[in-house]
Amino acid sequence: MTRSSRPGNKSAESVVTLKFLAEYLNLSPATVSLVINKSPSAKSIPDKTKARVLRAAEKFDYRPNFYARHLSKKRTFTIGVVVPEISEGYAALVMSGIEDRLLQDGYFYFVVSHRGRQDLIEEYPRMLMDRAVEGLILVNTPLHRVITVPTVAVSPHGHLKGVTAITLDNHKGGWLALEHLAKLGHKRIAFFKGQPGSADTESRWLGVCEAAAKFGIEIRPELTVQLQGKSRHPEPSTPEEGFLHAAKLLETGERFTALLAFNDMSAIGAIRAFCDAGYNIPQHISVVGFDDVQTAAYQNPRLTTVRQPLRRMGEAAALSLLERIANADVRPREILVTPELIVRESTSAPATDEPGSPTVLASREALAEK
Amino acid sequence: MTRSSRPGNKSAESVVTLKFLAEYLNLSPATVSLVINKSPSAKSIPDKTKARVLRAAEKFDYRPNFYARHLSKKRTFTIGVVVPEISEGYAALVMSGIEDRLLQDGYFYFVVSHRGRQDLIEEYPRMLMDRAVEGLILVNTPLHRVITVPTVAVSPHGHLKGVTAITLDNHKGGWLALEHLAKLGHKRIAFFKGQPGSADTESRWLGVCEAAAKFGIEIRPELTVQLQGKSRHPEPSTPEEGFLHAAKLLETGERFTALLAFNDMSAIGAIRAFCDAGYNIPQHISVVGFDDVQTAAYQNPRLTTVRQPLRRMGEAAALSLLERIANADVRPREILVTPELIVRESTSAPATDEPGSPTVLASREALAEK
DNA sequence: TTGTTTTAGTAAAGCGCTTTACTAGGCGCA
DNA sequence: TGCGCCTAGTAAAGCGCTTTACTAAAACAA
Repeated sequence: MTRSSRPGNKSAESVVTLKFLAEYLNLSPATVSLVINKSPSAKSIPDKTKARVLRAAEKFDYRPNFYARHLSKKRTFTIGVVVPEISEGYAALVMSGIEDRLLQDGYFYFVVSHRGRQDLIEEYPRMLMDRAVEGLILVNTPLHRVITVPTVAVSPHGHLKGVTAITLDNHKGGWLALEHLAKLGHKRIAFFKGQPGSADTESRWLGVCEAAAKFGIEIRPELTVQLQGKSRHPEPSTPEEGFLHAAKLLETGERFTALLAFNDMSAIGAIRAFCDAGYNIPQHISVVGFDDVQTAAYQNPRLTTVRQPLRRMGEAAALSLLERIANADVRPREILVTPELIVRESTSAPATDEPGSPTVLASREALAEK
Repeated sequence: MTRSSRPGNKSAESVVTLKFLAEYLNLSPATVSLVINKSPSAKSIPDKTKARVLRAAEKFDYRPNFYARHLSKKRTFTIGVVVPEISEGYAALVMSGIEDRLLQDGYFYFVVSHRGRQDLIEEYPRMLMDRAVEGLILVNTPLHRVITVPTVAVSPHGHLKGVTAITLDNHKGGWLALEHLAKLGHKRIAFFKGQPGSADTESRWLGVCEAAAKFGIEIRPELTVQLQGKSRHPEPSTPEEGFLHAAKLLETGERFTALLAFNDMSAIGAIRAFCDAGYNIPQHISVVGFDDVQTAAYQNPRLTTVRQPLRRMGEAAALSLLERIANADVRPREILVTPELIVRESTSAPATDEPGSPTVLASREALAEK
């Protein structure tokens, strides 16, 4: 039924084994192994013999059985990557960075996506360790069990002993976004906060609050909405969510001239909702996102956002994981990555806030007027 | 240096082996193995003993060494996925579908991305097979060597003997897009074609051409641009590319009232370029994309496009690969997936084409006018 | 000539698990 | 009492490779 039960299968993998090669060459498997691995203890073997072995290996296209090798050597050159969701831009970009480094060093990786399910978040790392991964990279994943292999977390949720963290300076990111709006002259700003319980969210929000304090801007609860507030764990963020929340925000009738969104996806959804309601961006409402996803620069209007260098973060994760694998003494540490404000077209100074001016009064009238 | 050379490592994986367990239980490894695997030949072992074994396994958190197991059983429950580029929306969505099915069945997968480099396209499948993957899924990847494990190609480039193909009915997709524009009344249509040499491109283009013939629309070379024409193999498609080509198209001064783009990314870029040049979409130019990427519905204007059910295609790929692995007799086949036209806001009837009407005359004047 | 090194390898154990063929003891039955 | 059969396991080979300790022969030195 399975391949394994069809022995006549000449063409399949590793028909040609070390032993076969040895017999063909009239040498012992040991010798062949030593030569092929260029082992230092093969130094007593004359070059002529070495060449003979290598030629035979070539001829028969000998490929060592990876699994057998592991059994003796205890190395798998494999690591595990745990992400919330592959199809999401965030994880995909980080993975892309991870992959670069990993493949360069001869490592392969397994990917698992847990979609926020806590049971899978606990289960998958175990399964990966069963497969003898030499390390783990957790992307934006709230894992609280302790891991016994070197681990690196990208955007960690909380702190785990012994885990290297690659963290965006969210505090600064939040600050930058708010500063930008403040300097443009916005006073009444609406906010999309991230899901609670993640370090990202907390620290980004702190940055926003501190900047708000500094620039004398009030953070109004009625203008602050929590994304992904329902489930304890993050669904991938979608434009839909931003769309819905933005529409609700308009319905409350509260006035605001700008929206500071937790990420680009929700910003994109929000812009859609604002436009549908008849507002112009940025004339009526400025919107700033977070992440700088691939399409941000091609939105209409182009999205002002805080760039997160996700690919570089992935690379950094892979790099420091490999370091830790190669050298057990390397201490886990915190790597802080700096965000960058990218000003595009979705933000501008607010319309002057005088009676009769076109400052936004979001309300059913406004909607109806359209 | 490596983990393997630090034997005192109690907490690490598989300190507790079958043998250890057997000694602890005063049983032979054979017995323990039989019980743990619920092997049929364990039927002569009394339930009491079985329970004892299971309890001990539980107690010591025994986890069989996956690699050792493979060595006897010849199963790896691992497959390889080859994609052009992870960060791209296309591959990420397909992968997401693949993953669903695979993990459900206890399979893991390696991902490699070749970024269009032909050497890697040849190299990676070998490396994957060295790792004893039981099958391969090629996503949108031009591989021409014959593979010795069951293989499924999603959007295959050309036909490989023995490879199951998951193909979008591109012919129909092309037809749908053109038919839509034609029925709206467009006569002068610009086209972005995909990179040459891919079956996707050819057949989609054929669909376009046939529909054009049917509806009496002329396909003008001067309005037809080839995406990714430079390199023989696909770079991931970006909005940039569409932006550039659209800008060039405007510069030629050729008149057109609609653009049929090869994919959403290039459509998004093109819309950006048109807007920058002062045109309104769809009043001045209608644009239809292809793929229906996540943000398509949130573009401004919302993008009319032909939906490719990528996630489902990924699922189908995984499913039929698993079938072929489980049953060597399953013949490779062609699975045709149907595209769907999603009409949104980026298309409308063209402005009436009379003298003095606002029909687009793309030219330097038009650009200057802005 | 004898002893010492060097050369050119090899034998064999071991990695952790699976699996098949086998056995020792107990029991029923004629 | 003897035979076969069932029960409860076990022994041992094998998966393909690595590695260390060892050896036989040749080359060299004194």
